[in-house]
Amino acid sequence: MVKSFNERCYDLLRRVPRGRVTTYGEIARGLGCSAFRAVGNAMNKNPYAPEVACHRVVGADGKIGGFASGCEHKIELLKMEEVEVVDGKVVDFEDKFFRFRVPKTL
DNA sequence: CTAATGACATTTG
DNA sequence: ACAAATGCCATTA
Repeated sequence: MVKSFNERCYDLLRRVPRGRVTTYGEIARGLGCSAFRAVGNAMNKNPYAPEVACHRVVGADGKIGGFASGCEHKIELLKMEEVEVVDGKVVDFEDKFFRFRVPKTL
């Protein structure tokens, strides 16, 4: 059996170093698709937690979005990773935004 | 297989 | 800028 979509999401999430954040769309894009919805679904289930750092995943606008254990807790975890969060949004989000190896036209 | 859902993203009013 | 509506893809019931 090939790795399911969720496993691939977690695999990319594992590549995200501490102090960095990524978005659902980037993860889906890294998988070669645009299933940002499916990515969020995988995080919510998170059968691989806490091995995966699902708290490092935020919205396209750097917004926290939500968290299975409470968005507040997610912010606390991010602050623990040197990631400042204000008004439910990541500070310098684009600066801390971790991009995967996406074969884009550049 | 069909229907419903979801921690999103994008476009329009 | 914000709210609502629509699109999107995969998973689960």
